[in-house]
Amino acid sequence: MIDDFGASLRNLRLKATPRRLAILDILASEPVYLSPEEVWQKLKARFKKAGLPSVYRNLEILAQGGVIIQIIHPDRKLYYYHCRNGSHHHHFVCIACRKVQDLAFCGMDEIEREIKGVLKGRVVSHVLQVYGLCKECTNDTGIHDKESV
Amino acid sequence: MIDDFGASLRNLRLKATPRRLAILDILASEPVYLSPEEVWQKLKARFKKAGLPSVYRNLEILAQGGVIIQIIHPDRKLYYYHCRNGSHHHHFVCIACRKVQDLAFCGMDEIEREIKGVLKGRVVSHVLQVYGLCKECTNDTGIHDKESV
DNA sequence: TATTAAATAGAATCTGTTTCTGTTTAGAGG
DNA sequence: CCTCTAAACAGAAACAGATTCTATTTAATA
Repeated sequence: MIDDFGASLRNLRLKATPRRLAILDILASEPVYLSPEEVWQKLKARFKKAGLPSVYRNLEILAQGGVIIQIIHPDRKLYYYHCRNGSHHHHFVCIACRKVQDLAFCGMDEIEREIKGVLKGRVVSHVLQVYGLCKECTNDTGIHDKESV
Repeated sequence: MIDDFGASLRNLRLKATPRRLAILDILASEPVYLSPEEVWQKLKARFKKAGLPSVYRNLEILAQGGVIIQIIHPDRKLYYYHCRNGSHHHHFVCIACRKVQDLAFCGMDEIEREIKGVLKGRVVSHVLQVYGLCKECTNDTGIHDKESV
């Protein structure tokens, strides 16, 4: 299945500018999360002129539209990931290679039941993210430059 | 049960300085999360001289020692909360009044099983946090100055 | 008490992110 | 195809939360 970025942008009433399409392509080309700065570096390899503020703006707009998603990272910086799976789910983030994988389990039903029943509160949103080593990095000898998480 | 901040600091081989004790007291006095800036404001009410860098340093040290915990917030700023419950658990954060409440359910067993079994990966850490309205704020007419989360 | 490593204040700095201004451009409508 | 306009853009500047640096003070040990 080949992603038609133009179509998804049209659905969101967003102009399909070359830079915007490139940003989407950059994020979709690998299942890893990237920082705005990193996206910018890759974008500048394709366009002589490319502004970092445009990258930030596009990432925000695209995330708002649901085409990409923000990764919650303990370092509190922005990271984005191109997610094909539209339904609600969470991610398993490899702290070695940055690969992001979808999780099937969520567990919010139980938590929502607890909050409603015990705390008498109302759930608005939640974040759940799991960090660890993916299959490849687990089998690795560990000569990676692992990030601390 | 009265917290003996001095004792917990001694356990961590940390000096029980007046400012450090005050920071702990400020955080423990209410079950809400505070930003470093807010802690600083409250600290300055007790000490004529108090540096913001000291607040940051203390919050980091205390969080490292487990005396307080960092709250994961969508705005990606630092927030801290004095948590009495030492065992592993997660939090229900009220987006209206900032109150933090402990959750019993975690759900990581299922997720760990999925990651081990399906993805063949290894879990290192995880974040789970739930945002919503606490009992009091749910019953409210909504005249609060709610934060957007 | 004397000592010393830890903690501190305050200034300066850093870095990721955002705002601002004027210019360019994608895409709708003629 | 052209024309037009709001959206998108580049680049500079600004911003804010967080951190580093240096000299000074202080808690806690001996």
